[in-house]
Amino acid sequence: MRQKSSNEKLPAASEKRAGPQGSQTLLRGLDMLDQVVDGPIPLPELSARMGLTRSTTHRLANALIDRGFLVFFPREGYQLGPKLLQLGFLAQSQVDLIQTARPHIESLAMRTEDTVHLGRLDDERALYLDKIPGRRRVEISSRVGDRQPLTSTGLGKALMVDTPPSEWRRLFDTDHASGGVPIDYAVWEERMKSYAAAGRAFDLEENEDQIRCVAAPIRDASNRIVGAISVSSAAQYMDDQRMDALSDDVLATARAISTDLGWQDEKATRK
Amino acid sequence: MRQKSSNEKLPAASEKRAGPQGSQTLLRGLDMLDQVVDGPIPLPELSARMGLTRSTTHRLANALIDRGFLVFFPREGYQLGPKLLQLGFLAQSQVDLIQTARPHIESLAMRTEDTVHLGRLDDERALYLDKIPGRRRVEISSRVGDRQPLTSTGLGKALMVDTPPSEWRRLFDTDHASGGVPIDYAVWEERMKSYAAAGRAFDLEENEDQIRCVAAPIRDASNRIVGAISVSSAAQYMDDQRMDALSDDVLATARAISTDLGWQDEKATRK
DNA sequence: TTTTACTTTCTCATTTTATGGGATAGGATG
DNA sequence: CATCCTATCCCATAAAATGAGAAAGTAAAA
Repeated sequence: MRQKSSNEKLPAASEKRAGPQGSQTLLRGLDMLDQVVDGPIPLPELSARMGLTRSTTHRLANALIDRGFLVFFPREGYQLGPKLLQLGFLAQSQVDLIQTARPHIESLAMRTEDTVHLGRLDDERALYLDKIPGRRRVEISSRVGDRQPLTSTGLGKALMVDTPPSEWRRLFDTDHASGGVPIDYAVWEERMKSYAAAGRAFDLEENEDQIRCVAAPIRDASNRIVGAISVSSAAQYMDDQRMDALSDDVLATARAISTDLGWQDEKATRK
Repeated sequence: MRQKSSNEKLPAASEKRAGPQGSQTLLRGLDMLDQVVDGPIPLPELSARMGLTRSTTHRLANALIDRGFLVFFPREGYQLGPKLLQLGFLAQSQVDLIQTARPHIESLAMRTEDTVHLGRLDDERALYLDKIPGRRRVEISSRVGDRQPLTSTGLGKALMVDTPPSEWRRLFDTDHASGGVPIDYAVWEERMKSYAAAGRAFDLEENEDQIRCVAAPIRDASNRIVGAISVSSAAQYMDDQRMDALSDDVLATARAISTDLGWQDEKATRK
């Protein structure tokens, strides 16, 4: 059916992923919402983008309007409706970072065989929310519920990658006020710059001797950092080369969790 | 079709608003989202609530899952999915207070024959965003773009009904620092208390001589005040009795705008 | 004003698509 | 190992969705 069905003259854009069958109408309606994400769009263009007739487009759009998923401004077009604001807000309260992240960090721990942590910012510290022990017999002293310094843990630095550099010095000084291993700020700053640029952070035995880790931030729909994950292991298993290799996996996992939280890649936003 | 189609034996709960026809599948799918707003719900209960067979419920739910509108946890049930977080966030950026409020305040102005204003908080002042002149020949000096004091305008006080009383004094003093009509704080505070309790505010010729108004706040999906509307008129048309009567209409209009912004009445939330 | 060029809405015969009964698979729990 | 409940799959039936085209609105042009 679709358009002409005969010779598929449409370029490409019209062919969406098919998905399960037996719910064409529902799927078409849901996909219609995606076509409306950037600004008001009039019916003729909407039906063109959907690859449907005006009739069908109009009928589906009306159903969406009836339930508040779309609104229509005459001579302007369709826009996202108030129901989405409602449901978006409710979904927020249902989504739990720990629960959402679980399957992802479990599989990450499985792949890497190392200990994986999940944490978030709490009062300028990194709060550990969840922990999957690795297969290797490595002692990682952190426990769920602990609050560790931001500037000397991988998790903490990952949570900081969006923090403006003007704040760095203050946070660094706060963390190092109570003694601890003395580190030169200039060195730390240089490393932090590269972490911020790469969107992920390392920890090189700064917080705990012989323990290194790779960490990456988790973001929500508004692109704000709401947590971070890290893979930790003994330095003997974590040479520079492996840390580089791990970066991709950790970043990808963090992105997958972010996506489950409503985040979307900017590059993917505009088709 | 539906159930038995024969004699409508079902009690009531299963019969939803029908809406436009020709999109049953889409409407059922959309309505399914409403059944999932409070916590995980397993398939049998979901199908019961929807008044559908397990087969149909399962198929629709799967389509919603495929597009990310739902997520499923085995042995737990269905929950709202990440797509709703995405779309909710995008909808937020599309929804414009002025445009959304327009039809409502136009109709309010029509009914009351008085001047209606729309405004929001801006730097501890009431910023006037829109204005529908009334039919009566009354001069209202305010103009769109003006920023008026919070504590001496109806609009401003409506924006304040959620502000903790501990802040009141400071705001009051700020507004009255630069001279103006001298008002006793004790009197003002007493009135403000009643406004906060009623969820709407009056202005009794405080800001402008001979001008009285009734105002109410507008809220978004998170129940935060994002704006306010007011009906203003000359004191001769605005005796105490009429202000009382207007309160209902102004409140209802403010609620209608709020609803268009994703707000939902707490009382209506739990069915 | 009337005309023109739209965009939006509605109608209805055709047929594709959704439906739900029931059978199957999967997992807990006792 | 038997039981019980949940989730998934299959398929003939029939109802619901489809789209061509006509009609009704609207805004700008003549």
